[in-house]
Parts: sequence; C-alpha cells; structure tokens
Amino acid sequence: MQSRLPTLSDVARCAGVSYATVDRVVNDRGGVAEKSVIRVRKAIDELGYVRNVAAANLSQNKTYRFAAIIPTGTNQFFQQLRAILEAERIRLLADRIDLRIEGIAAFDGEALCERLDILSQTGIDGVALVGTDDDIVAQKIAELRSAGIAVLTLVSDAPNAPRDAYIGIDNRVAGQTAGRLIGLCHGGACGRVLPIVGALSAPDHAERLEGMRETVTSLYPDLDIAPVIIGRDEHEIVENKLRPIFKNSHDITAVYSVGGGNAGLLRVLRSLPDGQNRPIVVLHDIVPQAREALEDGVIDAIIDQRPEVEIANALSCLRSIADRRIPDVTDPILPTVYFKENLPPHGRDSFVRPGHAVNRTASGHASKSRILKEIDQ
Amino acid sequence: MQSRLPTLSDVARCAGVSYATVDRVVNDRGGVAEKSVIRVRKAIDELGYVRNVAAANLSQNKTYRFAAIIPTGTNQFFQQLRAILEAERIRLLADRIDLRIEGIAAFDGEALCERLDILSQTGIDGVALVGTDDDIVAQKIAELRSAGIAVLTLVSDAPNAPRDAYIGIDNRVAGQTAGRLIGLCHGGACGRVLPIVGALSAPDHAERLEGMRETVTSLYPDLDIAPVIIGRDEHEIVENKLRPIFKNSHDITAVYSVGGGNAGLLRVLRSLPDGQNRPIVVLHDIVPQAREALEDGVIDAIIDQRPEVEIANALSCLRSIADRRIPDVTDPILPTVYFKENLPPHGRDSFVRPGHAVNRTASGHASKSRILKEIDQ
DNA sequence: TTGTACGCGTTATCAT
DNA sequence: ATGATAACGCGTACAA
Repeated sequence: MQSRLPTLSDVARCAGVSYATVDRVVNDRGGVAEKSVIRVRKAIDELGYVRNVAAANLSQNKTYRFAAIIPTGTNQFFQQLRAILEAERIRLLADRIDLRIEGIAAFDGEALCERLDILSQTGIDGVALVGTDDDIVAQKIAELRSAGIAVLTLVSDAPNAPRDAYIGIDNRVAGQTAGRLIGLCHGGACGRVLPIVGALSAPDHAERLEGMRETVTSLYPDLDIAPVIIGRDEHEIVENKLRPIFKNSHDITAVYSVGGGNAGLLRVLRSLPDGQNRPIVVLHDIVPQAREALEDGVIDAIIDQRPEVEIANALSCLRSIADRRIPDVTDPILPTVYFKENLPPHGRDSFVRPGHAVNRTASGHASKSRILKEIDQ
Repeated sequence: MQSRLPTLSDVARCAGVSYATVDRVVNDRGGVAEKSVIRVRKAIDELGYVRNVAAANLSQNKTYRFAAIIPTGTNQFFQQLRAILEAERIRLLADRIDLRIEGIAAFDGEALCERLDILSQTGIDGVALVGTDDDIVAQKIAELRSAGIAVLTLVSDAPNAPRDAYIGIDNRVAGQTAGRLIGLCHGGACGRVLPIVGALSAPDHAERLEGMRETVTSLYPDLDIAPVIIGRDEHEIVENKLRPIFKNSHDITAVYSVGGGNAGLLRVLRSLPDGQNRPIVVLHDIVPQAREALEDGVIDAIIDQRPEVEIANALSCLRSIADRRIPDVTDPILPTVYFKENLPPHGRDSFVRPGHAVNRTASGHASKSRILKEIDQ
C-alpha cells in the first residue's frame, strides 16, 4: 500500500545522519566514519531503499554521444541495420542519447580506422562497429579505449581487439546449425554443398563457413563440400561466379550462403532449367528478397540474427559502459532458424489490439500527435 | 558539439511565451490562443525539442503497481517464468515499478477470477495473466478494464476477452513449424505422429495442435496423426498414458508434445528397448530436462518462446498502457527452433569481456556491491 | 568528517 | 488565456 518508495532523505533521517553522508556511503566516495557507514547500511536495508534511476539521470543531465559505423553498399542486411538505427534516433533522444550513424565501405579496415580517428576527435562516449580481422583495426580500437571511449563490435567481432564487448550471434554456431539443417534435408542421400562467402577476412563469414564444415564433415560423411565462392557480398559477382558452376556440373545438392549478394544467387536459382532439381538452400538474414524466396519455395531456410535485438542490446551496453556501470546481462543473441511457416510478419505487426486504455484521453491524443510527427521526420 | 538539448524553457524563450504556455501546447491541455500554439510549434521545430523522459517520470513520482499471475505446479516452464520475474523485481523497483508475482492453479478459470478480484481491490495499475478459453475469465477481464486496470494475456491468449494485448508467440505458427520439422525429418517415409497436450481448454495447446495438424495433413500426406494424449502438464499422467502405447504398438514415428509434463515422456523414451527405434521428438520450451534430452540426442528439436523476451515486452507494454501512451511497437515474439547446435548456453552468458570502462572506478565498485547484494536476496 | 543548498526538466497548482 | 513557482530525488559544489 506504500505509494512512495524511500528516498535518500528518508534513509538519512532513519540513520540519523545527513543526506550527504548517505550519498557518500551509497556511492562509495569514502571519508565516512565506519559507524556511520554501518548505520546507513542498516537504514537502507530496513527501508528497502532503491536508487531512482530517473532522478539520477536527470540530475546529471548528460547527453550520451554514441556512433554506429555501418558498411554501405548494396548489402541489404546492412541497409536494414541502418534503417533500424535511423528509426530509433528520436526515441533515443528522449532518453538523452545522441546517436550518429556513419557509413563506411565494407571489408575496408583502413577506411574504418580513418573514420574512427575523425570520430574520436569530435568527442563521443562510445562507438559500435562491424569488426574486421585486421591488425590496424585492433590497434585503433585499443587507442579509442585508452581515450576512454567505449567500443563495441556488432554483427562481426574483431579478433584480438580489446573491445568492451561483442554484440552478435556466435557465428560458428550459426554455421553448425546450417550444417545440421542441410544434413537433415538430404535424408541420408549423398550430396555436395556449395558455400558462398563475402570475404574470408570477415570473421563472421569465416566462422559460419567453419561451423558448417565442422558439422557436415563430422555428422554427414556422405556430403562433400565444394570450393568456396567468394562474392564480396555483391550480387553481380555472385551471379557471375555461380552461373558456370550450375551450367557445367549438376552435382551441387545444397548451397549455403553466409553473407550478402544473395540477389545474384536467387536469380541463378530461379533460372535453373525445369529438369534440373534446385539444390537445398540455406542463407542468412531476413531481407526482402530472402523472405520472398522462402515464401516462393526457392530456398529452404533462413538463419537470422535478429538485428533489432542486436541494436537494442548494443545501445543498452554502450550506455552501461559510459555510465561505468556493470552492463546489463542481456540474453545472448542466438541464430534463429526460419522456415516458411514461422517467418515473421512483414510490417512488424504486434499483437496489440486497440482498447480503452490507449488512444482515449487528452494526454493520449497528445502523445499520439507527437509520435506521428516524429515518425514523419 | 551541443552538449545540452533544448528544454521547455528554451522553447518558451524562443517562442516569446511563458513556460506554462509551452507546457499546455506540448501536453495538449487546451486553453491556448491559436497564434501562441503556432509560435510554440514553430519554436519546437526550430530547436528540435525532445521531451526528457527522465524528468517527466521524476516529476510525476509515480510507482506503478503491476501483478503477474503465473500457474503453480510442476510445470517447469512456468517455474522458469516465475524465476525470471523474481529476478527482475529489484531492477524494476529502480524504475519505480512494483511487481507482485502471484501463483494460481493451472487450467482453473474460477481460481483465476477469484485472484483477480482480490488483486483489483488492493489497487493495481495492471496485470498479466496466462489466458484461458473460459467465459468467466473473459467476463472478469472486462470488469478489470472497466475499472481502469490494464490487462495483458501472457503465453496463452484468452479468446473473446477484451484484454489490452496478448504477449506471446502465435501458437498456430508454432504448431505449423513443428509439423514442418517432423515432416522434414521423415524424409518422405510413412509415419504416425503422436500429439501430447496438457488440456484442450488452453488456447496455446489447442492452437499448437491445430497448426501441426494443418501442416502435416497438407504437406505430408504420408503421415498419419494418432489420437491426442491429454496429460494435464503432469509428468506422471503423461508417463502412465504413454507407456502402454509404446509397449503395444510400434507404429509411432514421431511425438509432438505441445505443453508440460515432458519428464514423463522423456522417461518413456529413455526406457525404450534397444530394438525399438526412438521416434522423432519435437517439444516446446527450453527447460533443464528438455535441454539435457536435446544434448543427449533423445529428442530432435525444441520450439521455444523466449520467456525473457515475453516478460520484457509485457512489462514495457503494461507501462505504456498505464501511462496512457501508445505502447512501444515491439517485434512480435516468434517461435524459435533449437537443435543441439544452437541451443543457448546454460548460464545466460553474455559476450561481454571485462575491460577498463567496467569495474574500475569507485562508482563502479559501488554499483557492483549493490548489484551483488541484490542478487543475494 | 559532516552538513546545506542548488540545479537538472518536467508536471501540476495557484494566481492573475 | 497566461504566467509564476513548488515539488520530484539525486548529484555535487561548497561550507563548517
């Protein structure tokens, strides 16, 4: 029935000390007599004091300055990632988080380093980037962290770099899952799996490939793995490398595409002659074309990394680090398998039905108009 | 470079009106001259004003009072759900959310209604409950909402009840996915699928069963569906009903268990004579025994509903409704397929590596000791 | 070592 | 129709 939770003042009164003393105890600032500490701790326990985060944030009145560096180019997944970030901007501003979204050429460690240099000079609290297996990147990350800037790797880790955290799926596990799926779909028959990657310098691509290889070779010895196609996540390159393979040899029974450029793969699949059985196809990330292909039955499964969850976790983590708090323990992001049946709905429908508590009162309308306005911008 | 975002005072100054007038415009309180409204709107646009939610929350100094009603009993999934909620309590208190966790017999609409009556008298802002297909429950939900209490159904919806929202997976889709998996694993061979449910009055169970039936009958006509076992989510009941079936007939090639009581199923599976091939097994929800079974190869796949995500969404949604805001559009929760390979790690490991920004400063230690203390309780 | 007082941006109330 | 101002709880600068 208590409608008001205890405050630091309540604790001070209960402990018979001043507000400032309680603050010193609570925030470990030191310089407090031992017996005062004990009395304060006791009062906190008795009253069940819990720090009010809204008040704490307000009193500091700090605007966090974060940046996200996302590869540009035709890769639809990164376009989607960028769109999710853009859509979050206003919401984040309401929590006093100022997010810059930067573009950068994919698979280019030098360009990434340059951008990081510029960013660190403009003064930011943290940055999220897509990791590369590249010594100069690891070096630059170390520099940033020495300068007190939080660094997160997103989607793909940066091996040997002292980043604060990696936010993304375990890509080896994703590859193993793909291997399991492909194996299952062969139903004991022989076959040959064709892997497609963007670049082997991208740790996520390399790890997915390795995971698939592990599972297939150990659990499905009747399956063979063809030489890897390297497509730089560009659909033209993928298409051009793939066409001759499907034209000249008919032994490919499965395709595992770990990265982007799948528009090229799909064009090839859709143009296969009727007589030629289409291979089992597993690819990554629900982007529009992949979704269509799954709905049309041109491919069999998509492994997704839930970019919305990744971004939410990354922002929460950046904030915790900037606050010098222990990061919230978020659940690890798991590679998620989608078939035609459990493909998520297009428009991010939620299951919320309109009702009396929403959209009715004056303040309800106020919120609505504000929100609509924000979305327009 | 701006380290301070514009405030309502800034807007007032820019618009040449008082603080209170700006507040009236921003919060649609009315009673403002049209020309003032226009000037304020213009100033807001020019300055890029965004409401500071920390300040807003602080000024209201409201503690939300929510309740969650979770079935008791041996069902491990609900035990897990309860544990997740318990673990969130202190965190929630820091955001001034007071969460009560209540227990109730499973599949018992009357008991649920009684509990809801008691709760509504103690004064709460919102409640989350596991829905039942039951007229008196629908009736009671309507009463609560008329009294201004937000009502969410969690895990299982309540058909025809005017709840504010349903937070959970689409259970028909989950069933369809199970059907697809079972079909794939048969590799074109004939077979007979044995479904196990807790109760058909539970909408989630009924829908999963129906979804599986749809996919199997339409896509895999060589598969037959055996009469449904009703086990009330109790492992002894499940075991007792299952033993004779596996003893007397050897034609079951797959089992789909939509609910709880799987300890009984697993005992039966583990004690099958060596000569008898174990069936393909798909079940729901990663609870310890199911995890072990998947690791041991006793079952083939688990369909999970990510209870942590469900709870996070439910709380966020309750808060929005209590605030009379438009609920955040959260991504729909999707049934997630796990094989042995992509089973999430046990201890909720995150990918965070310790580093300089965390656990070092004085305030870092303060946070740490507080958090550890909270966990002990 | 301990205590006081002000600022943060919003909401709500009271006065004009 | 408009304006002034007191909370709200925490962090912190400064005084004792």
